[in-house]
Amino acid sequence: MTWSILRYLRENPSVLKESLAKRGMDASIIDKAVELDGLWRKLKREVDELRHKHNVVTRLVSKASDPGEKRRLIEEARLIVRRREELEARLRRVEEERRRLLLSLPNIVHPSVPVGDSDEYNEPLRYWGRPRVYRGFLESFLEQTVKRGFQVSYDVVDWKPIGHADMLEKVLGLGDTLRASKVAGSRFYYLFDDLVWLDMALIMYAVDVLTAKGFRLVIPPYMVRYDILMGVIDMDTFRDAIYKVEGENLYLIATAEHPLAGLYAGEEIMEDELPIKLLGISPCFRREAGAGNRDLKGIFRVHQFHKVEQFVYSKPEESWELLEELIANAEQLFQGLELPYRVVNVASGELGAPAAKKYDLEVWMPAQGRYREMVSASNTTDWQSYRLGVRLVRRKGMQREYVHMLNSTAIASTRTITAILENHQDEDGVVKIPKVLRPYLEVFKKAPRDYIYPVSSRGKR
RNA sequence: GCCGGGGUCGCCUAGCCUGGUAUGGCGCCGGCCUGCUAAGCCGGUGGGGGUGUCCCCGCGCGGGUUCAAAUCCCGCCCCCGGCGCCA
Repeated sequence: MTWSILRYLRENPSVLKESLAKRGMDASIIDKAVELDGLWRKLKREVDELRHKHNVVTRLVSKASDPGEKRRLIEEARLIVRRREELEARLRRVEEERRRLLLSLPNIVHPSVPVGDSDEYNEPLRYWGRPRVYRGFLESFLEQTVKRGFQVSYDVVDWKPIGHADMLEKVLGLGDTLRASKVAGSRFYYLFDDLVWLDMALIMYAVDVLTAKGFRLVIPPYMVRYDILMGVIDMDTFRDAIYKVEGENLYLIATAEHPLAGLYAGEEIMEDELPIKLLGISPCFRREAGAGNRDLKGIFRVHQFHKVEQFVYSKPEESWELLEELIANAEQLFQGLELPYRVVNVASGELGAPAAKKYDLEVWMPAQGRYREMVSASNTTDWQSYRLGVRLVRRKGMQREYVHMLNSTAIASTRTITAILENHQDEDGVVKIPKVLRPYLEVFKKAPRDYIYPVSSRGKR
């Protein structure tokens, strides 16, 4: 039962070096890790030998009947302890350094991942839907489709679609980020009426479709401890994304992935119980500390939103197949919403440390003239399960291995709303609601059914 | 938040007062036996390191006392019960 990274470290470190190089990281830490691991093993052995010696003497103490002999043995044990403690102190230092280094290593990049240091190297895999392209964005659209070798049929429009931020606040009058910034700061929002119904309907839609496919519905804790978070994410993500609760060892989750990964932390799962497919529904809190001034307007990039998240615990031999399944599920949801999208295989330099491979589903945004991320599906293989101690037990011989963990967005509410506002608006600012959402709107007396109308035609405020 | 009880190798459990190599059962894995199944019998069943025979560590977590800690002391986490507070 070994962690894949530790196994490579001992048997074939060059694999790890190549992987780090693909991520654009310094591969020399692998040499350092190999050296530290070797030193750790040597020290551990020495300490173990001294401990053994001490155990032997100490056991003799209880058996010694002669008081003088007893005193002599106790004295000898004392001397051993003194020597042992020196070595142990050294071992502890090395161990801690080794541990930190091992935990800083990112997952091993899968061979199918395109190599590159920016999203320009993301490899489009397939396109779906018929994007509406404003004439002014035509060139950039062709750049993102035909130039990448895909013939995508599209409609050219001569009027410029209104960006989601203006749709929200000005055209529909159903969002208020100005007052939100007074109350909470930038990147917060108030949503009203029809957009709230839409938010809820989107969540219900994703929940309905995916539970029907066998996912188990979960409301997880919205705050988790440090150890759990460190098991799920890397330090960079921690710094940029995570809110801490003052005075407590608790952090607000940035996605349901965090508490769902922790669900079986430190536990063993019998192989015939796998795969375990969970569907988390939760608010998500993100500091967006590394985002700079990107997407400052509107609700594309915000500090809080609702999300339905697919999460799977899997046998190692099934995880790659399951990754395809997760992204296919997300595609089905976005096809239902009639949002034109593409799926990209994310470049090595853009993968987070936990992921061995990641697909993004990007929806065409008519007012921005580009495809933008709505869904992210990752296979973290045994990276998270090693850190969290989630293992599977093979029936045959009761052998233990690390499970593989996968996660994928189903629907993130605010982002999906931006896609709907931009794609389904007409020239008069009326927003058509996708038909698949209807069952989840009909249950409410005041919810819209087919359209969301501009504030001008509603004639209020 | 306070008082009391508790947390032991997947599950249950003995040991804790009175410090001296962690007890038994269930489940699971392997084997034997066997028309089949069941039962029965034997062995195994936490982690790390080394390696055919071994060693170390492990009793919620972290410290302390001691030659020696599941056992004694301190802090923390969690569970159960009672009280308080509150939706």
